[in-house]
Amino acid sequence: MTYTLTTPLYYVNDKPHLGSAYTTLACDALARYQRLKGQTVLFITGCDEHGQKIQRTAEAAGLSPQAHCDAVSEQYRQLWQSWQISNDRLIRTTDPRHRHIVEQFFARVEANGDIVEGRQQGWYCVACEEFKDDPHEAQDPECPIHRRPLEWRDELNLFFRLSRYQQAIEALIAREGFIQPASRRREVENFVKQGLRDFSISRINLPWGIPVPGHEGHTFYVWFDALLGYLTALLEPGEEADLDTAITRGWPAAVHVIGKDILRFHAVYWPAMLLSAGLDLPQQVFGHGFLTREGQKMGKSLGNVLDPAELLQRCGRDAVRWYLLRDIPFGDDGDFQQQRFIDLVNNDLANTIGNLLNRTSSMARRWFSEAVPPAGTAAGTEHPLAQAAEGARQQALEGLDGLDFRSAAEAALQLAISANGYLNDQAPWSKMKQPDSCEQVAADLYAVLEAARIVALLLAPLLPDLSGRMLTQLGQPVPCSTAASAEAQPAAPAALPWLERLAWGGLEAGAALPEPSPVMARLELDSPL
RNA sequence: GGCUCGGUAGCUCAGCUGGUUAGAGCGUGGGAUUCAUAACCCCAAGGUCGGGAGUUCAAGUCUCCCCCGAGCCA
Repeated sequence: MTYTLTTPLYYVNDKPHLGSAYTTLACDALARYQRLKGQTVLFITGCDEHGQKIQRTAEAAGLSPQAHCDAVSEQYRQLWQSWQISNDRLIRTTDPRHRHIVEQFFARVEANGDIVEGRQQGWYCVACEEFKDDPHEAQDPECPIHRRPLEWRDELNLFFRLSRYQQAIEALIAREGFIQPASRRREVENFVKQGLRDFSISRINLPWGIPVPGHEGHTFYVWFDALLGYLTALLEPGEEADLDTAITRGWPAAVHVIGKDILRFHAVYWPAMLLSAGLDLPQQVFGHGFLTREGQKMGKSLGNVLDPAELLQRCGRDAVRWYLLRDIPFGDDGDFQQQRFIDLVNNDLANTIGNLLNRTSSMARRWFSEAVPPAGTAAGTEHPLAQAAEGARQQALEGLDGLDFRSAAEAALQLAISANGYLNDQAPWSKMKQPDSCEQVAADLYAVLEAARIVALLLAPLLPDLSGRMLTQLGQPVPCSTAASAEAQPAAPAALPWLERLAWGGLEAGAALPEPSPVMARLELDSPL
C-alpha cells in the first residue's frame, strides 16, 4: 500500500518563505523515512495558483496571472530542488489536468445533491480569500490579519452543503489520531460544535479560476480548487486526467502535513468534500506550528524574514534541517535563534557526531592497518554500546513514526554522546601504550565505529547528506531515500534493507576505512543572517 | 466577551496519575586528557517553580482569584 503524504499546495502569491520550507523539510524527512522502511511512497507538494489575490498581484506587477504563477511556482520548484527535497510530485493547480479532475469531482458532489445556490453577502478579505463576520453595517472594516480594508460583496454563489456532514465530521475528528497534534483537536471540535454552515465554493466575475461547469459566470473558490490538487497530484506524469484512476494511485493519503492556520480546511471542509464525492478520507491531518525569529513574528513590515534560499546557501542543508527538526517539537511553534542555531549545529553535528567519527576512524586506521579492527568482545549485543544503539534505534523509529523528529534526532545524538563517553572511559590511546592490550583496543574501537555507523543510519531520513558522508567514511553503502523516479542512479552495492542494517554488528573486521576528513564543518557566519 | 493553551536556572525547555536535597540542553566557570574538527570527557552554578489564597501530613504538580503572553471562536 502506498504511503501518501502531502505538504500544503503553497499559494504563489509571493516567493517561498521559511515556513513553507519548514513544512516541506519535515515532510521530506518523513517521506525518506518511509522509503527507508521499504514503503512505496508518494510525496506530494505543489502550488495553489488561482484566486483573486493572485490575479491582483499579477496585475500589480504588470503580468498576466499565468505568467506570474509560472514565475513563482518556478521559484518553488528550484527551491525544493536546491534543498534536495525528495518529492514525487509537484502539482500546480493551473495544470490542465487539474481542471478536469475538479470538474469530475464537482460532478460527483453535485450529483449527490450537495450543491445549492445561495446569496453570499458580507465583507470579504481578498488577502485571506475569505468572508469575514463583520456586521453588515460596519464602517470601513479592516481585516484583522492583513489590516487591509475589507470589500463588500453581495453575490449569488454556489454553496457546498457542509451542514449535511455535521455528524460525520464530528465522528471523524473524534477519531484518535486524526487531528495531530492532539492539542489542536479541541480547537476544531469547538468550531464544529457550533454547527457547520454551508460554505460558498464559487465566485462570480473572477476570471482567474476554474469555471464551474453548468454555472455560467462562476469560477471555483480557490480553496475548493486547491484541496483537490491533492487528487490531481496522484496522477502519474502525463497520465490522463481521470478521477477514478487518480484515486487508485495512492489514495487515501496517510497524512496531510500543514501549518496550524489551515487546519480547519483540512480537518473539516476537505473531509466533507471527500465524503460527498464518495472518496476515502485521509488518515491524519498534522498541523505544525509557526516559526518566529528571535521571538518576533517574521514579516515584511519588520524586515526580519529569513529567506530559505539564502539560508541554505549560507549554512547548508544539514545545518538547517538539523536545527529545525532537532530543536523544535514538530507541532509546536518554534523560534529561530541564530546563536542557538549555530551552537546546536556546531555542538551536535560537528563536535559530537562529526568528531566522534573522525577520532575513531583515525585511531582504527593508525593501529589496525587502515581497516575496521576485529570485533572481539564487542561483537555481542550485550556490549554497552550495543545496548545504547538498540535504545537509540527504538526511540528513533518510534519518534519518526509519530512525526516526532526531535525525539528521533535526540536518539541519534544521544548514541553519539554515549560513544564519545565510552571512548574517553576506555582511553584506547593510553591502552595502546601498554603491552598486550591490542585486542582490547580493537574491540573498543570496533564498538565505537559500530555506534557511529548506526548514528549515521539513524540520521539518514533527517540529514541524508551528512548521513551519506558518514557512511562513506565508514566504507558503507549509502541507502537511497530519494523519490522512486530518481532511483535509476548509480547502482549502489547490494545492501541490506535499512531497518536490518540498524542491527548491531554490521561492520566487517578488516574492511578498509577511507582516510578521514571532517564530515561536518563548524558553522561560522561572517555576518548575521 | 466565551473557550483553549502557556508563564520553572542567563537562554530553550522536561517535570506522568501531588511525596526524598526541582531536572536537561545551550551559554558561563573550573578540572582532566591528547585519539580527534581549540574537539571529547568530568564537575559546578543554588532558580521565592508569574502573584495571592486555599485543600492536604505533603503542591511547579490539585482548587479558586488576579497579572502577563499566545491562539481559536464570537
